[in-house]
Amino acid sequence: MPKRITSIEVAELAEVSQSTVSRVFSDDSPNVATATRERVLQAAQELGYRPNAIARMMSRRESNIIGIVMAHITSPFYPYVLDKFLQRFQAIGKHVLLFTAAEGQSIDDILPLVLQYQVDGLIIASTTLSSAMVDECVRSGTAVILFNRIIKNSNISAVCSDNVTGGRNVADLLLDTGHKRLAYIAGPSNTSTNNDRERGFYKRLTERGYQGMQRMQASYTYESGYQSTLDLLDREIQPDAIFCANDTMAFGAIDAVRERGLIVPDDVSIVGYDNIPMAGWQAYSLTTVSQDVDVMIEKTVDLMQLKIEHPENSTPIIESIAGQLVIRGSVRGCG
Amino acid sequence: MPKRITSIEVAELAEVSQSTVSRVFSDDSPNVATATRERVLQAAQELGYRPNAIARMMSRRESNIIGIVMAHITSPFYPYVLDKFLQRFQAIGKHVLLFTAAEGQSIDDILPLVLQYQVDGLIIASTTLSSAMVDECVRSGTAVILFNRIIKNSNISAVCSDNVTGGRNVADLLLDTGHKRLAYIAGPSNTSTNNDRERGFYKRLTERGYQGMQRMQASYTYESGYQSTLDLLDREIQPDAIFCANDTMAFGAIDAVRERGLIVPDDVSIVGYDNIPMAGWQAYSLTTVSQDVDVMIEKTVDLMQLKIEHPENSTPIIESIAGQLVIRGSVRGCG
DNA sequence: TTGAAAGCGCTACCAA
DNA sequence: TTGGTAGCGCTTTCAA
Repeated sequence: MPKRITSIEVAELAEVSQSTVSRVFSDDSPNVATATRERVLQAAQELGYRPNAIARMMSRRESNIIGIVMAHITSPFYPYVLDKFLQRFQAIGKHVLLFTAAEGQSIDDILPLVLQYQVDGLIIASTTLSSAMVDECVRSGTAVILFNRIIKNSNISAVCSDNVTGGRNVADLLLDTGHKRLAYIAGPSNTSTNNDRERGFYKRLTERGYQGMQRMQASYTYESGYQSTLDLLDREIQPDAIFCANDTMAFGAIDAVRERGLIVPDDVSIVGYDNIPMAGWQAYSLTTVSQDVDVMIEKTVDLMQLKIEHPENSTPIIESIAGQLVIRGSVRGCG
Repeated sequence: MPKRITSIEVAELAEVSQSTVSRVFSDDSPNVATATRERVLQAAQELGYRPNAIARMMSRRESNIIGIVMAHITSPFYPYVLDKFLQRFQAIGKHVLLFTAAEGQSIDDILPLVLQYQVDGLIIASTTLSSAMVDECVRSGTAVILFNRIIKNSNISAVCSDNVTGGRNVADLLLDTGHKRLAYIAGPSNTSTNNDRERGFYKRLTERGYQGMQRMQASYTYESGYQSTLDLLDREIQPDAIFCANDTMAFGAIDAVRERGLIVPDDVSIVGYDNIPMAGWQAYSLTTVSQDVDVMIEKTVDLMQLKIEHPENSTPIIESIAGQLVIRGSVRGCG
């Protein structure tokens, strides 16, 4: 077991005090003579010394660690989000402790663990948490930001895309291009993303006097989109346009339409949501709504830094980032 | 700034010593009377106390943290891997500090950071590291395991899929089904995954007397697969079967074939590698080689635990997990 | 510019 | 079964 080198050993070798070694490895160490510093670095190099980050956290009482709790890592949207977060945080010298909420596991169970690590901040993506837990976090003084979820009437900050407006825009697009028999394939009804998209879509349809939207309950997966679409196509009133609550379901929808020998978009138009990279692929060429993920992430990181630096400022901030329609080939009559 | 509660405060409220509080919150604490324990838990609850994981690491001199360094998080294969790792490690009470190697950033730059956290173990996925860094890790006593990469002649353990055999099997499949004009679309030539797949494929072709394999250099992305295929189709000798080094490129290949008005598999057969979930989607129905990821992850976690518990045992172990051909609809003449 | 010394919050050993 | 106490490796005053 190769004993780990400590600053004391470096100090001995360099013939300085341990404090001096510490200073040399502190981010800003103006108070060290160049010659001394050289000697210390030299000794450290020789011994293969690395400062112990744990001990540093201990005395500074700040961890430089951001906890991220993410529920659907494998869904196509989140790896990108995660990657971006990692890059941004690494760039500002923060590190990321990542937790996943496994299927059927409540986030409330894992949050206490995260909190034990004294994380400076906590990002919760794609899940909500109970209000009891919110209180816990607030009490522990941890900066918490929800990503792509909102908890209404709580004092917790959040960054999400403006899903209501996104849904409204899809309604306008489909009506403007002359579609008559609209359907909506919903994601899980306990996700605010789905609910907002649906509400915006439905509300706008109603405002414009459209009646009779069909609806299928699905679950954000390819298979559920596929199956729901088959069901819709078998109905008495066969839709001529289907808005899917996310892209993955929309791919399933497109494949289902083709399976029935129909053409997208001539027979049925399909719209997705998220604009994941695959949406641009030849085989699908999916018209969808892009969430401006880069901006969302930027805002989240900014908010986080703000919260960490000014924990006293507790008024929640909700950033709502508008999405953009991305017109490709899966809706007839546009462009 | 809500001051964080420490065990001392709990001790005071419960009128016991701080040691006792510590015992109550230690994983195994047989030496506490039930009544006392109750009183402590009661007090802790009241104050909202959580043990400080950082301080615990400090005194136990073990972090319970596993570092994972991952390069291509957004490529379709890795989110699944990551998710699995998280679940497995969370299940055994370990936590995961995640690092990404951003484009153009050497892993050698970030490894020192990881090491500072005194991680118990380190998993390096989809990148290699310089031998200097390997030495560093070994010296620091950190258990390191490479996932899906190998460093030859180093004493570093690794788990990877048996890409050579996978490539051989594809060669057999394509020859057995009567294909005559074979092509290979390669991933980056500095990845052992690509090199092994290619070597196995090429070697087996040669063994069976086939000559004249065409080859394109690509980069594991959809676009590169797409473009390479277009190029191949424009050549004098148009391939009737293309083996792509990963699934994502294979999707690009299929789309490119269709773009040219040709049929998969009647005109051109396509084979991928990885068997990511999309490969099963209707639109592609890709014949590919599945890496048995679940087994690979299981092995990695096991190896990690072994290394952590027996750091003295330094002989490297290389686990090579055989992949399976998954026959779907993108190769003609089978099934 | 440097060194001595007091913690940070916990664990673990020893004594009671 | 409990309490006292000595660290873990660092940062950070305070003095020199």
